[in-house]
Amino acid sequence: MEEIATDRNPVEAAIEQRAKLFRGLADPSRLAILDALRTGPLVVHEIVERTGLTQPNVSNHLRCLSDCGLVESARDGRFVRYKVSSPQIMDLLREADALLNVVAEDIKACRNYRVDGSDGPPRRA
Amino acid sequence: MEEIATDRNPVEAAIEQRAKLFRGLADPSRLAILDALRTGPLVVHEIVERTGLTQPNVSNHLRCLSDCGLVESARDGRFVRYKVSSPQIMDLLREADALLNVVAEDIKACRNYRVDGSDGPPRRA
DNA sequence: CCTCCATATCATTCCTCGCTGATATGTTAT
DNA sequence: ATAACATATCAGCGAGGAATGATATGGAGG
Repeated sequence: MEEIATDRNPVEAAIEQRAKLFRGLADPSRLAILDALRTGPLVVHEIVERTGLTQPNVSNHLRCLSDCGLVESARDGRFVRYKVSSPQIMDLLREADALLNVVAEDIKACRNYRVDGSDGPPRRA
Repeated sequence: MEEIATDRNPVEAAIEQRAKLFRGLADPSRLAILDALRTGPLVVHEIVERTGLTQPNVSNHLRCLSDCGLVESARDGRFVRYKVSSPQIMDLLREADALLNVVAEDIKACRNYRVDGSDGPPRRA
């Protein structure tokens, strides 16, 4: 049947939700933090050590991830321990890796967005 | 013992790949296009109609998606027909929706990024 | 109480990226 | 060849957001 998006509003809402989620994940620092948390909970300075990011930077991204419900925090003495809030997150990351097994070459060659220190001139979008 | 990421380079590379992939998906227009292609291949002007985006805009995003290997194009007369290149992409989107079932509330409330016409003042990151 | 350590917040700066409008390429038909 | 349609490209504008450096909060200990 013709689904010509007569009632696009709920669809648009769902799309914006997805976009927001993906944007939350579309940052090397945040992905590095999630990767560090893969093996278990960590306190902030441990995350700083493992990722090599600055402390305020980690703190900002942790707040970002926390606001999005992707990580949870708990005070432990003067430390704050963070952990991944839901196993679905790691499922999503695994699915992303599965897709990358297919499109990794193109993604690497894609010059539309720059991530960190990608070399080469960006494409004028 | 301390796993202070002595050989972080390959890990970093993988993280940047993921970031690039997620950034490719972190845009409402591109997600709308992928959503339009969910039911099957479409030519460009059909995508324009269904998404309500302008033609150059759709064309730009299609190039973007194509560069990343997420869609494939084939000439059909004077039209160009686009389709999702791999079923893993839809798998990833489904996994994202599964995660959204858990964190949708937080994502919606998250003011760190704005998507399209999100109301309210953005948080100063 | 004052200091040290761990973490969070703030303001500024810079750069990336998406949208728009005009135009170019390309294909088919008359 | 020319017209009409479909798609792609380009330059420029504008805003969002990430990193930085300094600073604020907050708990533990001497």
